[in-house]
Amino acid sequence: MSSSSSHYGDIDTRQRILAEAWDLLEEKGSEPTLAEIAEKAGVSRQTIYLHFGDRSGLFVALVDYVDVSLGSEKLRSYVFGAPTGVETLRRWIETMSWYTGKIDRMTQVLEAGQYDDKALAAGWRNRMNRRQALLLGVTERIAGEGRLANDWTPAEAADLVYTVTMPGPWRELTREIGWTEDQYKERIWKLLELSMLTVPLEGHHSEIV
Amino acid sequence: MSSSSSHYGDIDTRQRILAEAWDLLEEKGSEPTLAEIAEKAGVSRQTIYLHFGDRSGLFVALVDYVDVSLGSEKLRSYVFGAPTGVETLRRWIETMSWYTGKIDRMTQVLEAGQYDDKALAAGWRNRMNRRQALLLGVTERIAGEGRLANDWTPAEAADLVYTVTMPGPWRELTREIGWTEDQYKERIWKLLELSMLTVPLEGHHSEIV
DNA sequence: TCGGTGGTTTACGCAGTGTCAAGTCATCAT
DNA sequence: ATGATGACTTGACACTGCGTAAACCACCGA
Repeated sequence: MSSSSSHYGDIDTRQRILAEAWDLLEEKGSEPTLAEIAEKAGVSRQTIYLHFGDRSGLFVALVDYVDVSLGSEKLRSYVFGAPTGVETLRRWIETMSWYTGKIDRMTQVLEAGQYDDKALAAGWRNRMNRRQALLLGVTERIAGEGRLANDWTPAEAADLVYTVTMPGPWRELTREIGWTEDQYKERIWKLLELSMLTVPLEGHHSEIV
Repeated sequence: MSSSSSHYGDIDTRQRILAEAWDLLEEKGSEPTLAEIAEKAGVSRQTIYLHFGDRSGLFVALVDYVDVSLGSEKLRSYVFGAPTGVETLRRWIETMSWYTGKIDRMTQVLEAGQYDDKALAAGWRNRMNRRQALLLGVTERIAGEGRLANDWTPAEAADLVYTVTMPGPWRELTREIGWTEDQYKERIWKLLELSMLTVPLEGHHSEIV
């Protein structure tokens, strides 16, 4: 494919388009057009169609690109390498707070487009479904460790954690209401802790403190 | 083109446009164009510009129109006429669950448009700010009645209630994840109750249900 | 030398918003 | 009756942005 010395770009054109699209999305207040992206990437508008089919295709590809370039794999192993389910949950919130902030602009575009764009909706949904499945694993683990309040099934708990830590609420609380990221982490954690977790039992079968 | 008595519409044209826009929004899966709305209202496209200035103007007006026609005043007095702050909160969740469902389609359009439409964003934000202020009153009342867990300030609690009962989470939980409206009401209530409320103390003046 | 790969340019079609100018037609005051 | 006004219409046009098509070009490997 690309490697080093093709006549034009030194790096892969596809990558460059993605990188510039991402850049533009972060910098601009509004949704960039294909023409803008093309120009910034030093490429014709048609080249984008060549690589991604259409507008949705570009943005769907962008999601994966960004995940990779932000090192989501590493984050993932940090979160799921936690010693306990409860700690996993805490790290989840901590990590999501940071990550959601990083990709918030892009998220907004993706969310906005879903309404009339089938392909975009499918791509986004797919991503969110994986996230949900991951969380179910976490709450099941918490339940297995006897730390899930018996007001909740693991599935219910996972759904709520998932929903509360979604981009929408994050954006509202930090961007609009003005919470700092630290406050967000702390308070969301508190919300979930107070409502879903039991106090850890010290010895064997001690009563509630 | 239309009826009989007055030269053109029998009911106020502006109202008719709003009514049909609302109808179309509910029926259609995607965002209706001005041409569609105009046609359905039996009016030329230009008339819309005459009444609302532009597209955003129409949708901003639509929000108020819908509030009125769904009787939001009555709902409001039901919610805020509750005997206690805690009961107010319960009714808030109950009512929002119903109301959010009614206007969900419209909400989606409004939310999607915010990204690149200043006027639309301002209109929506204004609405949500009022809601937030209302909720602060509720949590302050709850605090005044000694029922707010001392993990939270009234402001923090209000922010969280507001965020959790927003259209986004509602849509995700009911439309995507598949909770029924009853489950939504019940579980969101439980989430907030467990994390924010203290058990009522019998000793003092008991004003419980 | 040839063909494929990965781009390029130029051009067009289409939908939808927003604007403008001119025209129709009831109603109301004079 | 006249003429002004307000509400709405028709028709045309500019502009943006997406998507498609066709022809061309430089480089590389066989």
